Amino acid sequence: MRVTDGQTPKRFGISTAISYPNGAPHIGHAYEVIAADAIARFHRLDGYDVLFSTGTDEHGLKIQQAATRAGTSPRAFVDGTSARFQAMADRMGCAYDRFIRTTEEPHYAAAREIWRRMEANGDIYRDTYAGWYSVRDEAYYDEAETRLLEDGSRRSLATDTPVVWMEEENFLFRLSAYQDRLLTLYAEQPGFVGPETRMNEVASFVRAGLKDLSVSRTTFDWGVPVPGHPEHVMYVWVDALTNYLTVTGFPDASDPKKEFWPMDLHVIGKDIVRFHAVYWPAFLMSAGLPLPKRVFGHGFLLSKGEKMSKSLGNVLDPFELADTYGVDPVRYFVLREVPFGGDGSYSHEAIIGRINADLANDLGNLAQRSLTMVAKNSSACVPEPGDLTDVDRALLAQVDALPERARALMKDLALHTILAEIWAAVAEANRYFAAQEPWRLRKSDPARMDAVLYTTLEALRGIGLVVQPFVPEAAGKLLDLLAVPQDRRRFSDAGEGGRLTPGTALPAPSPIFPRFERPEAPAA
RNA sequence: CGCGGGGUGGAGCAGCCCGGUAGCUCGUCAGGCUCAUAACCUGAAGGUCGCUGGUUCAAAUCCAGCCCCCGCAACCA
Repeated sequence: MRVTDGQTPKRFGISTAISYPNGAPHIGHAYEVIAADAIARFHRLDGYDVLFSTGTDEHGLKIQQAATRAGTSPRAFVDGTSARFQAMADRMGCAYDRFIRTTEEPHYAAAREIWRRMEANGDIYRDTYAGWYSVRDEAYYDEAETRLLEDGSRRSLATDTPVVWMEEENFLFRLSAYQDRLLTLYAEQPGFVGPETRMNEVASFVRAGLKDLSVSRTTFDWGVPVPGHPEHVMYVWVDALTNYLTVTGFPDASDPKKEFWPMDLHVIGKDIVRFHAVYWPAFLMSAGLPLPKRVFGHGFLLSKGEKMSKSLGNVLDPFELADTYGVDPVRYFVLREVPFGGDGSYSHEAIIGRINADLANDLGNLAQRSLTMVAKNSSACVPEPGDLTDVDRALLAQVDALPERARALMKDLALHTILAEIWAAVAEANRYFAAQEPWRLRKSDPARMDAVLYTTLEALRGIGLVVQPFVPEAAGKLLDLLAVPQDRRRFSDAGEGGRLTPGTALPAPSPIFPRFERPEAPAA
């Protein structure tokens, strides 16, 4: 968190990893961009100037091969597949500021520049690299990592792909020189990698010793050419990681977005933590650039406890999920059901349970029952609160405290806990409503009924404000129903400062979260 | 001996660091209410806290050993 001096706005830079568009986007890609979007929206509502980037990593042999199979050029191929990823982010309601493609010219410029800086620092040298190379994996293996077949050929033990002995003149990065500096980084900034378990893995990997890294390839040409050596293209991770600099305008010192470097957070999958927590800081140190504040590896979404894979046929299409359940319910489900940082399980039954119990029954119905009473009994206007009782004030106190509570939890990226806290307030509001029995007060004490309804509407306003990052569309609808003006929807409007004005006309209530009735699961 | 995480009522989790009546959400059962999206509120049932042994007045919690699951090491978000 940056301290403001009244002049400089608070800034927050956040990215997802960029996706490799050699196939169709699946629910995992959607999960990551949804989570990052919720974090980005949260900071915008909390008064930060936000840069939120996502995009596609479009180079490499696999794309080249996929393009060839499709009978087209790599460029034309990625133009098509990258658009699908962007459409997916849009479909998921994600308000990114920049969709970066590594095939853009500005990115080439950034990649060339970081290369030059690493080279100028003496960290890139030429050497002959020899080993068992798997074309399919784009990786070298030690002999111990391969096995000899009866026909004399070899395969990688890890991936069971054919390997051939290859001697290649390559550029290497002096990663070994950064071992101590990386360990110092981890020790001094324990929050650099999250969650903690990932930090342990990374630190233990680095402690075991780092070897220099081959950072160029001559075996294919679909990539960023190495400056001065066009027969080499840059290793995928030098190219891909640099996207985070590209989106901040690097190396253009006059770009206003440069203020967003270093970024505050890279949201990535747990499978690529090493590249972001070891290689990336090493590259940046070498290039003399500041490091991102935090790298967070989220878990995977499992399908009924099983890993999703094409061979199992249980891969979920995010477009279908959105069509079936709605965007906000899908967003709510993945953020609430899965502890952020851990793995989670998806199933049709589980998402329906969440939609109906939390969204429709608890929050949706609370809005419906209270707004309907207001429409029928308070001339469709925000009622007069009159004198609030201790019970009323207790409910409002819990709701008013939500932004602050959420802010504290957001520091640990505990998205699921934030939602649990919000829904604890929803449950409290339902208990309050049932205990106060405004439907009885209608006859016995109309003024008290108005106070109860006002308090309930205020609770809904507070909940609506803080739930915006997670279910933006439905939250917007709820705030519309409460006639909260567009410019009074930031977290700073929570509590006393932004109370509803009695007498304000309210629109006719309509359900925010309909129940999900159809029992059939969408086709996988 | 590679490193790390985990095994708690039907399901998913918290509690474990700082021992002392085992908690939450969902589900199940019963009751209440009737403003509301057959929703909401209240109550109940259900657990030898992976196994074995140790320390202690007392162990889910500390220690030792063992069993099982998962992650990283190996570019699927």
